[in-house]
Amino acid sequence: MRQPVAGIVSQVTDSESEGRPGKRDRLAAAAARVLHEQGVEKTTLADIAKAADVPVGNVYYYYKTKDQLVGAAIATHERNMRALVSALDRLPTPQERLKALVGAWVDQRDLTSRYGCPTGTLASELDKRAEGGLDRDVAEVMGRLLDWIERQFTAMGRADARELAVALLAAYQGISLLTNTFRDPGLMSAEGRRLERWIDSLG
Amino acid sequence: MRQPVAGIVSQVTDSESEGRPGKRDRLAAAAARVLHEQGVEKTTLADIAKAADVPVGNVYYYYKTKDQLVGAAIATHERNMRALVSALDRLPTPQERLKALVGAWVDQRDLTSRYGCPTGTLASELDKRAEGGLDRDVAEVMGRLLDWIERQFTAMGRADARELAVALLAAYQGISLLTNTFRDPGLMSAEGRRLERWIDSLG
DNA sequence: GTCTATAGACCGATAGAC
DNA sequence: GTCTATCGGTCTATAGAC
Repeated sequence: MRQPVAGIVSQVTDSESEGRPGKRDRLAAAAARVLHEQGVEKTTLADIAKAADVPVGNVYYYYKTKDQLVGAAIATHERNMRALVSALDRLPTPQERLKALVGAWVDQRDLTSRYGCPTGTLASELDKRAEGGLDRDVAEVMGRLLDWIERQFTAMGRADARELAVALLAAYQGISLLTNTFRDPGLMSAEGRRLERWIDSLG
Repeated sequence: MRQPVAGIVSQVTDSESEGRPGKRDRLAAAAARVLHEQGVEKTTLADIAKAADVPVGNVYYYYKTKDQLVGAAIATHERNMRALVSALDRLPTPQERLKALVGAWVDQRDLTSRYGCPTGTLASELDKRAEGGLDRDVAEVMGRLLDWIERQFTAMGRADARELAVALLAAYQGISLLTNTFRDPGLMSAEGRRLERWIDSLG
């Protein structure tokens, strides 16, 4: 894999022993949130600095470029996804794991309705920001989730596991976009129920 | 509906009696293409002017703001969609019409792999460009296609036509995003075949 | 109607004091 | 390590000659 994200992910966090997290972590968290809400191109370094409560000029002490801040945001999303998948892995059957994944998506419907899927909108935007190769990093995060979904379908004895995994992730990304475009969280709820029935029917 | 797009759509085109289209049309066509390829925020007026072979400063004679140029691009996509739907309406059965729609999506897989779905990426980007209300205009274009799909499922006798229409359009938007993220047109082809089987199974 | 030149605003990044 | 002040570049939009 490319190094930037891995490097950031494995980096020691700077949370302080007492009080709120250190500035580096605050900047990464603020970047993840604000970039999702406003989009990469419309977000200025001042926006992120303000959200993190860090002086503008100080940002450059922690992240040399805007792209590095975007990388930190991607790493944050990757950590969130790893945590989710770890929790799901504790469920006994692949059907339950997949339906719990769908449930997690539905639980996020209000945020998705306002700003879209965090990973999906990033992937879409970074594709148009060719330099820096950050789009490859998001693709890898998505690929990891895709592989995990495929493993569940394989455990269900499906020979077409990859195709089904692509279909499930696409269904989520697509309904996220429609939920966002029409600002209707109900679309995500209805599609979630449909996907759960679909998963059961494949058992 | 909001007026900007409708106004532009119903506007008389300025194609000249001989030679290539007038500058206004060239700018609209260039905007649709370049905004799709580079994204709204990364595209400058100079980019569009260059692609349309119109001097930069002259752009403002035809479109007063960048948002109006984006509106012209949306109107272009709407015209394309209307033309596609009109062609599909000539097919005898709703199943054939829906499968032909899927076929049209698959035919565009190389462009989608490079830049994503033209309407979907616009919707995603304009959602983060709150001022101007252009996001509502794209939502309306998408809503129009959604209504047409729903009508096909209704003609097939499905009581859950709306839900199925949302699922089909979401499947397309999602596979477009994955096709773009992984730069693999094959994903679109495989999902297209799956969707055609799905449509047949609902008959 | 067409085009050049530039105003005015904003942003990413840096220099350097403390 | 922290912060201010600012530079250089870019972009939208306008003024005004032709």
